[in-house]
Amino acid sequence: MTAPLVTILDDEPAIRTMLADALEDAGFRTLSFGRAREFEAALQTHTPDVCLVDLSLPDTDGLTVVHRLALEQGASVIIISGRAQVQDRVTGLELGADDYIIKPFDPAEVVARVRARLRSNKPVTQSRRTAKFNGWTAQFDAYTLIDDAGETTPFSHAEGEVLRLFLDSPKRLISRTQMQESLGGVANESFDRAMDVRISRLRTKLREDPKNPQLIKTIYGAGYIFLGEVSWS
Amino acid sequence: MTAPLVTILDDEPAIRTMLADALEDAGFRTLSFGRAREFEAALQTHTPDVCLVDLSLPDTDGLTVVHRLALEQGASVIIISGRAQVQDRVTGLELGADDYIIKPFDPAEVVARVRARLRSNKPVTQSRRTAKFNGWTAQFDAYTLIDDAGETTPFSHAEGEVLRLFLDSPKRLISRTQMQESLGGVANESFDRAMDVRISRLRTKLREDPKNPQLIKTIYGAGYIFLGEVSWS
DNA sequence: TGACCTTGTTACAATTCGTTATATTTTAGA
DNA sequence: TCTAAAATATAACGAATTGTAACAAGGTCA
Repeated sequence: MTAPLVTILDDEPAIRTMLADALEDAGFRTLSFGRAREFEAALQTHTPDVCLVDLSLPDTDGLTVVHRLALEQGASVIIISGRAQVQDRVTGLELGADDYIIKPFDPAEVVARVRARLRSNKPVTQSRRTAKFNGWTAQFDAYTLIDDAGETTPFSHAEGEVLRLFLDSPKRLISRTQMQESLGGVANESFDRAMDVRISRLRTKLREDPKNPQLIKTIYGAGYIFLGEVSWS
Repeated sequence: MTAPLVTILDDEPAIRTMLADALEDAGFRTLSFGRAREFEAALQTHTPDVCLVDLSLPDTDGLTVVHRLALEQGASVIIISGRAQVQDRVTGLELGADDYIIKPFDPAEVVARVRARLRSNKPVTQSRRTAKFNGWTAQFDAYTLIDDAGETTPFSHAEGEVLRLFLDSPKRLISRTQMQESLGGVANESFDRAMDVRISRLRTKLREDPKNPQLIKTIYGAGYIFLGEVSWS
């Protein structure tokens, strides 16, 4: 059994070596990158168990990297950032990060938090581009739904956001506030209607019976729940 | 209902209510405890998805609680502590905690971190989602009652709250004040009527004979008692 | 430019569930 | 046992929540 692989994405060489040393002392394999571009290229050939990502990068916004990682790779992501505001942490976590460490940090704590991520035995680096559920296949790359007969229906970006939210937490109540935050909506009352409309459109594409939806159920006053046996691939 | 259950273990009432309010606003169910003893007793009947644990407790060392939780329950554990030393954090995490938040904290960040734990989808004991009793099956995921002939009846969120309360404590008197607290009702007089109505509607769905209810019995002046052989799965 | 697509907004329909009103049951006390 | 008051049950109503059709604003692409 090989040691778990931890990637480090940070533009400061000093931090990279500090982290790499600490992690390797703890028995992990590491790969370090200074630019998002290099890092994403490496993902083609490596499947890390945990990814450490600094938010301030020369070539890209770190949050974009985090979002894509969490969305498409399903890898454990730990943000390392100098931005200490609560709001920064909340948005980082909402975007899919599993943890958020503030600079300056102690390498020992980073190691402990990496171990915590590994313990939580999240299904390792499982791609999140295609999901199957109840006779349907959702291809997020192609923005396409395929039914069991092979017939395809395109879905839009907005619909895909909702669908992914549901597929990420099947059989769990998703409150409207949670949905609002995940969809980046402002706490505007009329956004409530927008959410309804997105869901209504998604339901139509999933051919739900409006009187008796089988997949997306409304819980009056509480939120929505997606009932479906989901498997990602 | 199927909202994830978050437990709060902290000796300061102010912190308990602050956390409970924020989490309930976010759509979670919560249970709060001031002492480890009460908390561990509750684990006999509840299976939380995430446990928030303060380390400074009157009756036990919080770390012991954390350790036992992580080992035996497999639930996600988030430590909340005033001890800010790196060494404290490292030992907390090494003992099995999934996250470590330092006081004072912002409730929004706690909510975000709770969500992060849920996303990582530890194969949480997905128990207490279906209960069988006297020929009925209650599926809390799907908000559906199924009779022995396989016929389904949907129940609402409000009805489900009452039903879960009964199924959690069968054959035990449940006082109206107790019910009121569990249902998050204000100590408003008219909420008494609302409770009656919820129960009345639930009785209808369970096809109770109004003159002679078999499952939900009214104890005049005291409360209700649910008679039924309940088994959860 | 113009046809087409996406998505939020508006307006109104449908549903839920607490509230009110009224009926029924239970208990205390004569 | 009988009666009145208190407690509970339920029918009916309405405010709040959610669903969706229709429209409008903006974007894209030939």
